[in-house]
Amino acid sequence: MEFNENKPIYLQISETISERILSGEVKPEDRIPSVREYGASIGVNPNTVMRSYEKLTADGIIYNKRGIGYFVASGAREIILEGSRRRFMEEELPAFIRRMHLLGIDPSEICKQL
Amino acid sequence: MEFNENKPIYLQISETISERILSGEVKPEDRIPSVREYGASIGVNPNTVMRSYEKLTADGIIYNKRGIGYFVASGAREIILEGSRRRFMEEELPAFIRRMHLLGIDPSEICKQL
Amino acid sequence: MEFNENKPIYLQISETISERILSGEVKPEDRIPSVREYGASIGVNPNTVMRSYEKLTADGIIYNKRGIGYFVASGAREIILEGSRRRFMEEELPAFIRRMHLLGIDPSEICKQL
Amino acid sequence: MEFNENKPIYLQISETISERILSGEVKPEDRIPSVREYGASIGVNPNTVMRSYEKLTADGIIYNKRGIGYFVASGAREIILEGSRRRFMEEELPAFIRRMHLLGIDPSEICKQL
DNA sequence: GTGGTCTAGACCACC
DNA sequence: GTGGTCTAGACCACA
Repeated sequence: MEFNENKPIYLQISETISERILSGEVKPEDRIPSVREYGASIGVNPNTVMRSYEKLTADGIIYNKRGIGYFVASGAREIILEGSRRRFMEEELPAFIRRMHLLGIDPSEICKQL
Repeated sequence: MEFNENKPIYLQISETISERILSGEVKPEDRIPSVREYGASIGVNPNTVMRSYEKLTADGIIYNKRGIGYFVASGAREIILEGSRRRFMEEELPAFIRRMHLLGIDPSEICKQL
Repeated sequence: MEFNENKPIYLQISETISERILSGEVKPEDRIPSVREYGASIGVNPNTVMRSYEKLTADGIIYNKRGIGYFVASGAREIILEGSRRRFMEEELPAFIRRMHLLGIDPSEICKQL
Repeated sequence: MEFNENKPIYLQISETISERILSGEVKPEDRIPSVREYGASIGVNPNTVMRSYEKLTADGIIYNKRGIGYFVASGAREIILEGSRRRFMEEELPAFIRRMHLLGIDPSEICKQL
């Protein structure tokens, strides 16, 4: 797995998992790999994976069954969608627009690509 | 001057300077303040300002006249614009589009706002 | 470790590392010592070592694995060789020749010693 | 006049003057320009030129007539030649050879160009 | 006055 | 443990 330089690996991992849930690749109540297994598969320290799982747990997206593993929460999709949409509309979109104008890029050019 | 917590101060400083050059507030061949002066004015250690200037120098946006100070390079605007545009089209835009689709947001909704 | 007075320590450190890579003493994908460790071993402040590593990174000779350390890039040798050769042929050699002529030194004398 | 980045300007100036004396362009007992005049002609601060003259004076290459100006010493050529030759044979040549070998450059290639 | 280098020591995020 | 950033303060060469 390849990581963006400017973002903590653990965040990139949790985002990847969120996206898999959104896309339906992973479904509610599915078990996700153990930190050790997942870490090995993507070449990352288990501690780092653990941190991702902790974040997802704190957000209510996955939950832990002690001694068994981590599972996707039943409301995971909704939580992810809601949080992401809000952030997208309130933060990412305005930043995107501001930047586009600053660089003098033609909006209609962008629209074609959307 | 206020700084974003999640970004190194020295980067924020160099970005501020780049933006001032883009906006025309500072022009090619203008001298920019000495590291000490600028540091004092924004309440930051001169070493930190130095780092900003080093980055801008590495990018070809400013240059140094020994014993005199730093000056805006003649091609500064072009360098900044080109670099920013490239990053926008190759990185920010694709990420934006991908995210929009993932969240199931209607492109035409976005287009209206651009 | 001993340092030349007229040259920044951090440059001497990065040159030393480059030479070790060239000589094969350190190989591609080898880890190099942490800034703290290396600093302690040569009696230099970690920040100074850090600066050397930053320069080598900028040159593409080493790269960083976050939280783990710095590693020699796979193409390190080629980068170093190419850069050094270019500088030699384009700068050092012409300066040498010019100086030789200026001082009225017989080229054939020099050739014998090469 | 253009200056090398890595060398103090005042040294580059004194070397230029030495070379002009060596080449015969300037002869013993010739007057050289005033610091102000020379500084203006090459776009450098008079203080910097002054420093060059001080160095040349210390080396016995030029001398000062108070209120009149600086003049090339009668033995200037000899002084320059002797010092330069010694440094060339003892320092520059060995460094050049060492570097050539380190880079794996063929001596015969160099010989052709001398 | 200018930048450039270096040290010492701190704090933090990340792995 | 790793690097990365920042501060404070020093010293120096250069213009």
